[in-house]
Amino acid sequence: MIVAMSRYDPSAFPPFAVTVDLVVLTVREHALCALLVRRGESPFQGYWALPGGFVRPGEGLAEAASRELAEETGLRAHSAPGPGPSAVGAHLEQLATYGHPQRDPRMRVVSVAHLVLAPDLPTPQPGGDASSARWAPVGDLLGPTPVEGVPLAFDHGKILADGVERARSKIEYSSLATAFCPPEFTVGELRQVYEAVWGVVLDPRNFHRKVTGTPGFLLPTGGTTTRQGGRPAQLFKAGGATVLNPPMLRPEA
Amino acid sequence: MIVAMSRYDPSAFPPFAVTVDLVVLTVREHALCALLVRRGESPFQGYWALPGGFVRPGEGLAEAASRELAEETGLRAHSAPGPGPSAVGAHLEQLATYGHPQRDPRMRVVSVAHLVLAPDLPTPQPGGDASSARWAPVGDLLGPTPVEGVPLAFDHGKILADGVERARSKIEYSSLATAFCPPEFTVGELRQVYEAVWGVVLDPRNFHRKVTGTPGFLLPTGGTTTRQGGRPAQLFKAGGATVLNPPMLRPEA
DNA sequence: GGAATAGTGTCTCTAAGACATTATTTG
DNA sequence: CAAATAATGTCTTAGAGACACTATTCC
Repeated sequence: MIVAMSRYDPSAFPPFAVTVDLVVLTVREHALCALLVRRGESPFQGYWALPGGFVRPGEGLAEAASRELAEETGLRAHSAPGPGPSAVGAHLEQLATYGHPQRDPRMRVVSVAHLVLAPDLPTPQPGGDASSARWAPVGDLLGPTPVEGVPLAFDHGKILADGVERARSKIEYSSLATAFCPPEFTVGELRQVYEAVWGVVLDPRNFHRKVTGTPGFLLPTGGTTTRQGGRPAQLFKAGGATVLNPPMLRPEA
Repeated sequence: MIVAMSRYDPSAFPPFAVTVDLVVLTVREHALCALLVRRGESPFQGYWALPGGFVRPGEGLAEAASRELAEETGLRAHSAPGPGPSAVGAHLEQLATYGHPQRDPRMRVVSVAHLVLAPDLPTPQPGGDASSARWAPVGDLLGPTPVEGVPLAFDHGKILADGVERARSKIEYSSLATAFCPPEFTVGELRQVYEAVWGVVLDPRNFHRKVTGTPGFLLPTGGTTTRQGGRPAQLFKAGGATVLNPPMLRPEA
């Protein structure tokens, strides 16, 4: 009867497992790349998948995502309302939750996906339970033949696509593109981030005017670098602004 | 040992319950309002809460949200990639997932919150397991003394705040404001929606130019109405466009 | 007629797009 | 020297904000 099946009756709830999956994005060699791990077990044994794992009993969702990220990459992430970018910091935010009844062939698993934006890392050092890990350009992964013709495990292709779309739209109206950059960076390096994430070419002069003219977006550190070649460029760090108004405009088509 | 505690070992997952909670918003009497139900059971007995309930074993997340919405309001919602606005339709989308370990005092409950935008309904007809229901202006709910000085149950105050913020930002760059309107509406009625959701006053002439000048936003039906008084106004229905480019600009401060 | 709302038009100014030009490095 | 990138500047134009004005109803 209905009354006995009360909303939070501990004996009445059906068996669910809750996991976190991570869409970890970075920009390397002018391309937006996602972190993948190879599955060592069934189902989808040998397939590439997003990193992730169980949420532990006493653990929050963002906490579980941070822990998995640290286990698989060594990155220390901070959620949106946290301190400013630090040395090895990355941005972490909740993406969406995926709970189709048959998304895992073995049992009912609800996965809370998270999005991580990280600066370029030396090389994937797979720790934890992944037998191997790699960075893969998302341009390949979102096409018809993800990795050597094999799709990602579970519904991870869809999760990845959602994460990439979130990143592409968020750098329009927020300062999150700086999360892809090292602690100090040049305007040209920031422009290359936008070009890689959006897959477009931007006018360097209009871009420079826009980002340096938006209050709080960039803070000059005083230093300069010639690591991009040519005339020395000013170094900046991320400013306090988190929202860009007016936004960066993504070119059509 | 690690290998035995494999990622999807059915015997290893900790006990989680998964629920959906609904932030149902509408505009009535020039104010943005949220649907609340009064809890008939412990914990938070007698408190106002968001409608919601358990996800059933064979049911998807959006499916569970739709079912709960129908049970509590009689509304038939369609998710984002669905058919166009219908007679008693409402917009439904996933909002975010809340899983703090102590958010429910009795057990570990992960709630996948959904956002519903609905046209003004005659009156709340509480069906299902809610002992009573009401529309409450969100201006009151987001302040320091939500309902007669009593906060909402669980973390529903935070969920509501996130839902309202999502609605406020989404009507900037999408055509979703039409989800608050009846099937046919005037430009003035649409403007009142924006004014209620944002809590601002907009210039009727600039607003008219903007919405009628955005291709695909509004489709004239040919009819007119004088239900707002004054000169007869053209009636429109929602057009095919879902994204507004350039967006509606929310006034500062 | 007066009051209300609908709809059109005009002016100004911000800011984006499309360029040119100069500055400063490395090879 | 040439080549590369950085940084600043100019012109044009789309579009938002701030208004005035006319149109059509109800009372």
